[in-house]
Amino acid sequence: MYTIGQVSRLFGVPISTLRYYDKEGLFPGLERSSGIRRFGEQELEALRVIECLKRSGMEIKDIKQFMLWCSLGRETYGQRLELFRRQKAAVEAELKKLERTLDMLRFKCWYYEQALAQGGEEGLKALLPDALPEEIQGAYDRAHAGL
Amino acid sequence: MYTIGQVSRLFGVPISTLRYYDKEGLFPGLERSSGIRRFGEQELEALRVIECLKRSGMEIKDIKQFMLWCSLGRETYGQRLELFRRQKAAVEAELKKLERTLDMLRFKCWYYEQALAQGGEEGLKALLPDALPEEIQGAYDRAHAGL
DNA sequence: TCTTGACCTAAAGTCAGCTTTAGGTGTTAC
DNA sequence: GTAACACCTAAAGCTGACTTTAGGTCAAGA
Repeated sequence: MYTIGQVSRLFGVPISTLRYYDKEGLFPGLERSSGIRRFGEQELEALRVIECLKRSGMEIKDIKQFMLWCSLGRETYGQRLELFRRQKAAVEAELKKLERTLDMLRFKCWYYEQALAQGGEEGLKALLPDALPEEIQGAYDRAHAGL
Repeated sequence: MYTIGQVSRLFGVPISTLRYYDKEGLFPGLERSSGIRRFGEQELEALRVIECLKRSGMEIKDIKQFMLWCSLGRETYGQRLELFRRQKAAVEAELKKLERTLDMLRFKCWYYEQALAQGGEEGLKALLPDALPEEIQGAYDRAHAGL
């Protein structure tokens, strides 16, 4: 069993945030002894899931719904599975968008390296949109696809 | 040249957002004819870069700084390159975190598929933390690494 | 002429997710 | 016995990124 301060250090999450999560109902079965919160293995796994679902773009109130399902037992396995499948698809989509973002950043890095080396952008602008060197044309194309 | 409404439809960005960006100084050289904004190729590329930098986690005020550098000419190539390199590193780090998030989601999907199939979690909990089937143990380990 | 639609401004409002503040309890260390 | 910690609560405050509101201009079509 851990105190709020120990969990805070363990996960690198501020104490105020843990109290906020608790107030929002994210630790439905959290025990207390004489007013003090006692975090067990269940709450640690809940916190891992909270961080995961937050990173996947889910809002606190929807995470609360999930935690509620968890405390309702086997009746809710179906809903929980559906939720994780939805978030999995969301993260896969986000990964694709981030890959295109990275393509743009790769292109811009290359562009300013060239601009610095050549002392200007003129020669570079003449290569747009489709006479770029092979190694960077792909990144440019993917970053500019559809607009 | 495009009006604000055309750009809005083209990029799928609300008109109010485009005006907000303009007010925040994200289109430093934006022209107007009798009060009406005229978006040219430069502003379209600026908007692509805005979406890219936003997705990479940058704040509006820092994007404004970048746009300012762009309007200052070749003196600022170095700063611009540095900025893109920094954001590239940030996105690469974010991609790694998202991969771990995805590992957690993969594990949870598998877990609830099993729970549904078996009618309960008991048999499953006995496999934690290191007796899981090969195909899912890796995802579990990566998702739970370091806590 | 009048009304519809696309544009404009300044200022106030909204929302999520915390964080801070102000005040209080209970236990250990000197 | 008093000071330093680690915990507690309720409520107010903050931040960033928009969005909405309220009111106005201008041009084209019926």
